[in-house]
Amino acid sequence: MPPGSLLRREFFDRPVLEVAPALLGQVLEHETSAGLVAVLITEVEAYAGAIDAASHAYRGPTPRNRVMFGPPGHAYVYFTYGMHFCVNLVCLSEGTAAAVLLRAGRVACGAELARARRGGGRGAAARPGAAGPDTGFRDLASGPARLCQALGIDRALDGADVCDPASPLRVRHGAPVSPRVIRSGPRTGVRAAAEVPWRFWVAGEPTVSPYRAHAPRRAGPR
DNA sequence: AGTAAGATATTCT
DNA sequence: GAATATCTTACTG
Repeated sequence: MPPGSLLRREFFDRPVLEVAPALLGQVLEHETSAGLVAVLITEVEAYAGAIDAASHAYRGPTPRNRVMFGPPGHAYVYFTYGMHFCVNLVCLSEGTAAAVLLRAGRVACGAELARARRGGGRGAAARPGAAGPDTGFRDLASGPARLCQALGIDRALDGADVCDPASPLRVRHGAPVSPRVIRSGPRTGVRAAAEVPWRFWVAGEPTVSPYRAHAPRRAGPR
C-alpha cells in the first residue's frame, strides 16, 4: 500500500478491534472551499454496537445513529452535549453497527486554517468574545470534539464515504506505526463497560489526552 | 494541582 | 426530567 493512497473499503470491513489500532497513523483529511486540513490519527476508541453497552447503537437504530448500521467506510458524525461534534468511522457490513471513534490527531496540513477555526468560529457559545488565539498545535485536535472543530466537521458530513476520492472527507494511508508503540487501555469518559481496554493510542504522542474516568454531571440545573 | 459550572441535541426513563 | 462517547473558563490551593 503506497502512502498517500486512500484506504480501501475492505480495510473497514473487519472486526472493529482490528480496525481501531490499524487506524493509528493514518491520515484523515477534510477539503472545503476554505482549504484542506489533514491530521495524523493518534488516538481512537472502538465501539462494538449491539454487544457493547457503551455504544450508541446498543439499543438499536435511531435517526441519529442510523449510519452505523450501514455499509463500512462511512463517517458517523453526531452532535452531543448540545455543542460538540464527534466523528466515527463505520466498520463491518450492513446490519452490524460497529464504529471507531476518532479521539485525537496531530495536524499535518492546514494548521493555520485549523487554528483559525478553533480560535474564531468556536462552536462553544459559552463566552462570546473570549477567544483563545493562543491555541498551540498540540491542542488543535487533542480530543474528539476538538478534532472535529479543527477539521470543520459537522452534521453535513454524517454518512460521508471516506473511501470515495470525490468525497470531501477521506482517509489516506499515512506513516506506518510500529505495533510496539501502540498502547491500549480503558475508554475515556464512558460509564458502561468501563473496564474493556478498547482505547488505542500511539505511545509518546503529546496530542493524546490523559485518561479520565466517567464523571457524572451533577443534577440540579441553575 | 484540582474542582466547578455552563452550553443544550439526542435519547432514555 | 435526567443522562451522555465534551470542552472551556473561572475559581481555589
